[in-house]
Amino acid sequence: MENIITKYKEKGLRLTPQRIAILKYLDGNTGHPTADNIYRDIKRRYPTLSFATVYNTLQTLKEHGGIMEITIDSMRKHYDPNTTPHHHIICVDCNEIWDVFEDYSKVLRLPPHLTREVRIAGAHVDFYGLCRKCQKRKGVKM
Amino acid sequence: MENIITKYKEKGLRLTPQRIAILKYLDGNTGHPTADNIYRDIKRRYPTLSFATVYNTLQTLKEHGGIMEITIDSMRKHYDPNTTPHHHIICVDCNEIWDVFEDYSKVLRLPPHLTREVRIAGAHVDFYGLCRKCQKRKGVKM
DNA sequence: TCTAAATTTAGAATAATTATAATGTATGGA
DNA sequence: TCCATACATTATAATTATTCTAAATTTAGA
Repeated sequence: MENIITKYKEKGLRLTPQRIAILKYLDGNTGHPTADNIYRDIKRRYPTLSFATVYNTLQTLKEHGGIMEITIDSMRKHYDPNTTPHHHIICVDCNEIWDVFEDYSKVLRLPPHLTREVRIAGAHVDFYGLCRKCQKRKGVKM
Repeated sequence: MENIITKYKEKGLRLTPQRIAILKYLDGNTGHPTADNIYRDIKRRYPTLSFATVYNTLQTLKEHGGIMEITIDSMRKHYDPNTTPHHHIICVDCNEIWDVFEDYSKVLRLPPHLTREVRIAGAHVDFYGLCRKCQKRKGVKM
């Protein structure tokens, strides 16, 4: 968090109250919020906050390595302030997302013809399944 | 392809010219088309085709295991008629998608606390990087 | 051929996100 | 401390992908 603010200043980005509020909201947030989640929460304290600011800030944060954009949910983007490489699990029913801090980098090998085609920068694994709550709610035998 | 049509009939689904055209478009298609790709192509022969029909058909196909929905591209959904489990590479610049037919199921292990939280149904690996064309276009040293 | 139920269609509606242009403000230097 | 200005924020409109609706059409089986 502190280092994100420091980074912000270093890059000549301005620290506005809205940005600070968004940074604080994201700091240590493991809930994988959407732009809408962030907007709604901060709007309470900054009633003039607009979506454009939320999206702008997320964009800048993304560009400066402050957050990860998660595409596991096809409905909307989620954001993760934890930028150490990790993976995710999504519940196909309620769309809740969990973090997976396992290092698969050694085992995710690609055949040569593909590494020739694309210079691979990284990989992330999307696990999907039904969470406990949804199993219960749907009456799945456990 | 043939078996999809057979499946369709078995499930009491009707074979309309539009559906057949969409099935044929998808059959063996390794280009990971979007709904828009499909719509534009088939519209030429069926000028009254509507997006609703494309989305409806994709939905039914998905439900009956005829296609996979790919979420690797945060901009739009892509569809893959190859439903054998496999993975993808996306070029972060041009968004072209390649198939990865490697079996990682044995190596993608999860810690126990997560398998208790979610009953895992599967996993999908998204590789990302810069493809050869885009490296060249952007003047990346190779 | 007839009919019921499924499907298609045009068009409107929704939701997420981005663009625009005017207004406001953080920040470094006088 | 004050100012200028470049950067940010805002309201609003626009865009894009997708879904919904209700009416018209078509399929497939009797």
